[in-house]
Amino acid sequence: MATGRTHRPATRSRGIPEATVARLPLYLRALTALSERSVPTVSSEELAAAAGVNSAKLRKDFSYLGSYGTRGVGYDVEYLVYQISRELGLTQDWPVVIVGIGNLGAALANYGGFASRGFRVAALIDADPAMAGKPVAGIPVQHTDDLEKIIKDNGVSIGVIATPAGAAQQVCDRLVAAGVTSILNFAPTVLSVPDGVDVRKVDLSIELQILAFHEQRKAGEEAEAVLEAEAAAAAAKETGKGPDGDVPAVMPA
Amino acid sequence: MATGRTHRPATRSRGIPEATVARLPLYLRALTALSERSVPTVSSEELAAAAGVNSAKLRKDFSYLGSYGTRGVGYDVEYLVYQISRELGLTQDWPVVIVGIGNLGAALANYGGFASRGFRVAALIDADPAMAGKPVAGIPVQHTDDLEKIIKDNGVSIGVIATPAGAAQQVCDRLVAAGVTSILNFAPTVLSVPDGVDVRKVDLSIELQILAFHEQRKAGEEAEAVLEAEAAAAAAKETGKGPDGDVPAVMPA
DNA sequence: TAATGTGAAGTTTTTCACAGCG
DNA sequence: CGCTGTGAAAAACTTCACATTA
Repeated sequence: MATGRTHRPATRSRGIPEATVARLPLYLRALTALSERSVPTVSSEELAAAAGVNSAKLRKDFSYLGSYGTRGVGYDVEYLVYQISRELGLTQDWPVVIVGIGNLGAALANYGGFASRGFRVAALIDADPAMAGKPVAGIPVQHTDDLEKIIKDNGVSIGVIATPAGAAQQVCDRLVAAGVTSILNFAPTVLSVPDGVDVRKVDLSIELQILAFHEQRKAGEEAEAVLEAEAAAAAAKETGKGPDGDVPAVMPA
Repeated sequence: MATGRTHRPATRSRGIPEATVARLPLYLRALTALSERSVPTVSSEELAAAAGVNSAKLRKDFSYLGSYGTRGVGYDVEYLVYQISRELGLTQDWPVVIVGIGNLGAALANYGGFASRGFRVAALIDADPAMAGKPVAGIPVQHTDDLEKIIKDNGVSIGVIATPAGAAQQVCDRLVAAGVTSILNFAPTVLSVPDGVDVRKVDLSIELQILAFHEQRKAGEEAEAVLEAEAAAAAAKETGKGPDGDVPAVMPA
């Protein structure tokens, strides 16, 4: 889902598959919950259930990080929390700026999940002069004019764009020019960035559209199921044989 | 990224790959923009660029929908908009409810991208009695007590959960019991749902963590690059041969 | 003995490359 | 000729199943 063509193409690095990286935060969340309940160890089966994946996948994922488990026992919760945090780079502090303090930007500024994971909202930036100085989530909003200075003064390398679509590319360009190399984009636009800059996007409307697709298909299947049931009933009448576990098998030509 | 174990396992339906479905909204957005600029046709190359994918992938994706292009010319914008909309089920009206009208819920209620895509915010629901009756985005907030009735009266099949993590599963259960079969979850929890219910999740903190992983790796690579450059320089001094296109090849043991 | 770690098999997704068609 | 549509190859990802080991 990340856009920017990224990282060295083939050279071996520690090569953790992207799909695995995307699941590490999930495992981390589940592990953190266990840690808070002072659970000392957990099996792949249990942890997988808590994270909503299957256990083979989880074990394979962990195998890319190293051998952190104990056969016959499971994984040490605290140790795993540390290892995954380190792998994700969460043992360091990441100052982020949020640009565009509308409804969504404000929601993000107030979102607790950031602070708890090593992310610190270093600044809020908006183009509306009327917003300047107003505190949101306890942080005063600053004006876009100072964007470059803010980035540099705070050593920000991660930027969050929550502006309207029309402003997103321009904001993105300025962020990148000022030194930001990772961008989380909430604006419904494709951002173009130079090589070496990562973009991830979150598009609320896209998620709903994907749900709608499946929803529609469910409706279609229901209708189909009725037809199949009717066909099966008819067949049963015909042959005197009731329906059983087998699929009705409507073979297409 | 969808969680719920979904749909018939193997039976052939119209079998559009999930990865393709996830990109259709992207294409649709790009096409809509072209349509607004009254562009009549577009090539796979152009459209792919606008959507941020490569053209082979786009053509393959479209091939699952049918043959909607014209060789030597490209795709008719309006026609494709219609076909994709239909495929995604956006030609019908989808009433959605948003549960949890905090910062994020309010942002979602105000988000313009919904209405423009066939999604209609049918109701806003919150557990705080003080919120009841207050209008958000012009829609009065209703109390959780009436959730079931609201779902049924409005024929809602898609629910958005924007509550705190602690309340999410309970809200989810009630939504499902009331007949909702697709859920977009913003709460940082794994929801468990019965078969036949789709869940997609959006986790802001997870996206940032993935960015942090790559950001960290960039920092590592920079250091590595410096070392490699130094090594190359040293080698050049040694042999009198300048560095060329080949990889420095630091073979591990 | 219970549960990890992992080759190997299976599946899905992406990319290639070009035949075919307007 | 230019661009689509698509088999076939390649790559990425998931699942299986079991040898291995604390």
